[in-house]
Amino acid sequence: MPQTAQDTQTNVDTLPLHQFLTYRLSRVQAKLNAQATRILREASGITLTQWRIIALVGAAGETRLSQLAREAALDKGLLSRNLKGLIEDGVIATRPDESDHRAQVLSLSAKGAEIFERTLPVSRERQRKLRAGLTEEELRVFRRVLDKLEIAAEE
Amino acid sequence: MPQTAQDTQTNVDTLPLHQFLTYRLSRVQAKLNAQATRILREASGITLTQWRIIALVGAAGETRLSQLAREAALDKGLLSRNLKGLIEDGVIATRPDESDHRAQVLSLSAKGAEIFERTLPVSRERQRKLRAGLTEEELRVFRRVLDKLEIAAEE
DNA sequence: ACATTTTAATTGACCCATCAACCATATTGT
DNA sequence: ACAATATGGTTGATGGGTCAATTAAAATGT
Repeated sequence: MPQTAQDTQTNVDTLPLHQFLTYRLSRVQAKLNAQATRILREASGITLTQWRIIALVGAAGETRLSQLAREAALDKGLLSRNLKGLIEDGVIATRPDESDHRAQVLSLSAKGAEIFERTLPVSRERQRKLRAGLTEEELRVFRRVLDKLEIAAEE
Repeated sequence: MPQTAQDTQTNVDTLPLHQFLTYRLSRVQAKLNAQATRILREASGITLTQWRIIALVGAAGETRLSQLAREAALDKGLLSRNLKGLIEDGVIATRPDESDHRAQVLSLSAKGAEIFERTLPVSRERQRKLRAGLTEEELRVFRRVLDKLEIAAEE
């Protein structure tokens, strides 16, 4: 693929066009993830995935793996592995589900609740800062676009 | 953490609030990634990362690993490993950089160019579909919000 | 000129995430 | 009641992605 100035110009026109929505989104997301990971490690020594699970369990009170998977669109395997660690660490408590012997009922232990209470304000504060620069209108449009993209991504 | 109806309501108010920007973004992004991966596999049998690299090299004509890493904010290690495979498969050609003996000059081979030419329209068509549901205004705001979030993520 | 500091690239370690295969228990249809 | 099917959960394989350490070659300062 020899490149003349003209060829290069053509590609410069077309490629970022190709990348703009998708690639741009993935970069921003990577940075947001890195930031969240850093904040959570400093605040509570947990990973982002762990925090999501703790937050979901904390919000649900009592729940089950399969329910989390459905509600939050998280992979079963990912949940299973992470829950195993959280249960070993005494962050999440389990009891058998008497109506379904395949399942376990999940809830926060005292330790888990403590982490939840400590981390939630940190997490909220971060969200607040992320939004601080956005107008209501921008937030509305942003959400609408995300909805549309999500639908378009499913085809 | 026992849950009364009241507690649950409080959490429902606060938690999705916590998750909304970040978590919502990561779900949409996961779906877009899955879609891109599927389309690329069907069209050309390549992965998303491979396509990004091929597209970047195709656009640049001749480039180097470090340049790609800088321009596209991709990890050096990720690039190195992926390039190794692409070079072995004869998709990307290399020649020594005579002005810097640490570096290699990268370009698309004939095979790589063929993949590039075949895949670019598929990729563009996808982008077109993703945007089809968006107005100019929505796109503009969406980009602006991404910019703002990216800046906020760096603090 | 030579020691110091940057930079290009590779590699290893590690965690996240997805997918498919699998086992155990529940549910459903007949 | 029992066979077929669906669901809850675990595990293995694989690839994506980040980070730090390392090696080699340039660039820089004195």
